Amino acid sequence: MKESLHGTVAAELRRRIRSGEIGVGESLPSEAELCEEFSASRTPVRQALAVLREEGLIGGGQGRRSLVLDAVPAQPFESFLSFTMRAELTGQVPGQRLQEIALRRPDPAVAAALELDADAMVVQLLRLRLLDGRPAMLERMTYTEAVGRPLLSADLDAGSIYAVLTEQGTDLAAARHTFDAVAADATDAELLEVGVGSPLLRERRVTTDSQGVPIEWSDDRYRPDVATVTVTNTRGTRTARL
Amino acid sequence: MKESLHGTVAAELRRRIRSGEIGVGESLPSEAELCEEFSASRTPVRQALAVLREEGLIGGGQGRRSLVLDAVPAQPFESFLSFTMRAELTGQVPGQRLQEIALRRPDPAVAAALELDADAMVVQLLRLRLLDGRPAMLERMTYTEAVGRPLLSADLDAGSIYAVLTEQGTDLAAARHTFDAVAADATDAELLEVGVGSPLLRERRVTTDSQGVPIEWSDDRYRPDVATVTVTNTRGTRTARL
DNA sequence: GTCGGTGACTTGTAAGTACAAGTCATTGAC
DNA sequence: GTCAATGACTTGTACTTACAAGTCACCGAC
Repeated sequence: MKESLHGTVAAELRRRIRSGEIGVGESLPSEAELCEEFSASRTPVRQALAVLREEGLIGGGQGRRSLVLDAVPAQPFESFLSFTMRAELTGQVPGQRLQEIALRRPDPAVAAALELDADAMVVQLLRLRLLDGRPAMLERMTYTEAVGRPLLSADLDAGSIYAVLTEQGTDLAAARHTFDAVAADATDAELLEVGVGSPLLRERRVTTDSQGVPIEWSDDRYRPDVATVTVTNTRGTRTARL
Repeated sequence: MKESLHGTVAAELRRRIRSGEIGVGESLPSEAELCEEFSASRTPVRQALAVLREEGLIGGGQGRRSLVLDAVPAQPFESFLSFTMRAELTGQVPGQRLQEIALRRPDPAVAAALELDADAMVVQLLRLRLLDGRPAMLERMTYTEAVGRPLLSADLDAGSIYAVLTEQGTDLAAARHTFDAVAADATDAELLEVGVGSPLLRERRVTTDSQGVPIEWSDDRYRPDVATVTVTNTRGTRTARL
């Protein structure tokens, strides 16, 4: 699956950083040492370092060895459409387990977020997301009935929900994310394997189509030691570090 | 200012895309053509393309020419609002109370984030932010000594830190925000008036100048029942590769 | 001891070469 | 006419060499 040399180098360094083998504040081996260790030339080594730098794991500059800045890989915000893509970017193995899918009447808060009548039906999913086999995030998604119906008959443990939706022509154009922190409730605690009351990062999201009509409402809860959310905003222009 | 070859190539291509000279959906010249045009080898040309790809301007894949996906880079700086602006938007009265300002040696993780030596001095502030008189957020900010010194003599309960910094010519060009959740420690609990261990939304931020040199490091903790962070992203259909 | 310079080490940039792998239009067989 | 194979073109990956530029520790002059 991951055959490229720079991919393996990046994955291995990511593993060392995540495992604490190389701690925050410490410096990486020099490029020359990495070349020797992986029997590679500087090109793939530098490609790997460029990827880690883009992920915010390492920093540094000319003449200095690269420093470890953070141990938890950041999730680039632009790829909010796909948890799977984010995982592959950071070299982790994504997994998912659908806990529940239901057609029901939503509670009033959700109905309001989707701009629906109180008696409208919605499709709701409860899905656990895994990284390297460990629970990382719990999704509670709600779709309007028209949009969500096809999901009831799809094989959701295998494919992505977004693939099903885009396949049938649903366009997801804009999203509004709200972040806060909550204490894990009983369901969260059991599925994410944390204690009841332990802090979770919550992302609530309303996704709309290009006309601004709400399509999806989601309540995602992240284990903060496994996944974080990162937003980068830039006013200037970046320079390449390859 | 911009001396590197790949920087020149990237800037020129960015200009053509932004000006519409190469429209969205059209394809860029091949790498070979760009090499000839700029009298460069493939290395800097590919570095330039990698930067544009990272900015979301272009996409494509092996065997195909790069396609223009978008005319403007993602995430304008303005989409992130300051605490004060957010407060005014929601009609609440913002307040602040400086708890502490100090010149000290940072702990290693912070030093690494600011790319400083372990024995460098920094200016650290601990500031409580209020909404309608109630504790809402606790900021722990760290500045490099050169940048932060003027803060020691400024009246920080009245004016904004940002104002002091821009006044003295510090340019803040880009920021990287990472969100997760933490349990309140003793200090958090006392100042934010919550129980120890209750969940808080944490935003860690590194702000850099236009050269990419880190200026500010911040650890902000929000009471989730009083303040949340919202991000809107309106990116079109970007189903392309990374 | 302090200061400043030297030199080894490290990363940044860029040239060139080679081959692998994917795309696409043309071509030729059926 | 349709379909599959071919081959030109293009990007992906990787190795090599070379030099520029920044960092840092050591060492000698003072």
